[in-house]
Amino acid sequence: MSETDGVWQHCTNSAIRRAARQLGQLYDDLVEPSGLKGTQFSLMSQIALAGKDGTPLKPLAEGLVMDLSALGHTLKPLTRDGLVELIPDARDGRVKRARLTPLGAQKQEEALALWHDAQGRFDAVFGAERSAEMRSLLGLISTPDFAKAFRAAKQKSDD
Amino acid sequence: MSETDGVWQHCTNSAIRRAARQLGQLYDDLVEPSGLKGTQFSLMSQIALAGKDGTPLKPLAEGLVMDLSALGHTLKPLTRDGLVELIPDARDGRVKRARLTPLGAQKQEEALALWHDAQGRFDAVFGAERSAEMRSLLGLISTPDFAKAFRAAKQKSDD
DNA sequence: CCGATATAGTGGCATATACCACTAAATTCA
DNA sequence: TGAATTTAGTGGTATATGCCACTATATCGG
Repeated sequence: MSETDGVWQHCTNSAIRRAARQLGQLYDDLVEPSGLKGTQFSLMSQIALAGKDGTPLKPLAEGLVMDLSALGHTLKPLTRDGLVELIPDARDGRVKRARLTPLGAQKQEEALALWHDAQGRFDAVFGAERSAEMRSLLGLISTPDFAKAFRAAKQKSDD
Repeated sequence: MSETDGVWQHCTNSAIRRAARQLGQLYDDLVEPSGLKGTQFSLMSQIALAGKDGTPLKPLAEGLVMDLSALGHTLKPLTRDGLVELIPDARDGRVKRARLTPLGAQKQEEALALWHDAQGRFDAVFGAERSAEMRSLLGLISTPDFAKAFRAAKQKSDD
């Protein structure tokens, strides 16, 4: 077996994690001057979409395909640094809404320019067409329907 | 903006992380009866490829596109549980070689059957063709050449 | 051979992310 | 209405993963 063989050639799960590490590295390096990690920038950008009313954590976590408690933990450094704030919901006492602080909004915009560079490079190297196709496929994998189908599936037994 | 909008539709980095979380969940659920996480199984499988001489950590980390220290940390629970052992290299006093213990090899084989189910389901739901294509693209993203090209690239400036 | 440099790993610290147990608040239903 | 159940978040613990500083060993230049 050649030195370049690896389990990632057969396992989609390890392949995707490996690529995520690489891409995380590449994006982080470019976004770093803003002081944000790529993950933090993504999270803040998603929160920014909710505007000044913010968004409850539960649907935010669902959209991100992330465990609710994991989201809570990830939010910690951001609230600590005053970039995100959690405000109580007026209707439902259980709910907290995440929104960017003015400082957070400013940071996010700053990082946005850096991110744009990264995404531009990715498209340039990978091909904008394939890039969009890739995101589409990754989006498909991330749907609840895909998870449902996966869990319901039986392994192939025909051959 | 619709509730289903997200940054992952525009950002390949967040899209890949999101999909990795989903897939990690799905694979983990199936591999869990072996007592291994998907990441641990992947790592052990890669180590298994090296046979009884084991493999030095540095090239292992490089193959996995992982930081050397991160690999060291990830190995901790596995060595603690007696699944992997680090043996000194005969030629180079700095080098340690990772290899599976007999127990580790047994666990890995046990998990292999479970993993096979998971991979089979993925192929069934996603399509074996697209699955292979996806792994190929993910593999491309994970190459040193891709990283080099990315870092060397300039953002598009045409518009 | 010796000192300068490069290489492999380790350990500390920080973030990312999951599971579980627990609290509080809302909803259901008898 | 009041008890049972469901739902949203929190905090603890564990693994995953990166950066930095440090140690030990190897290699290189003179």
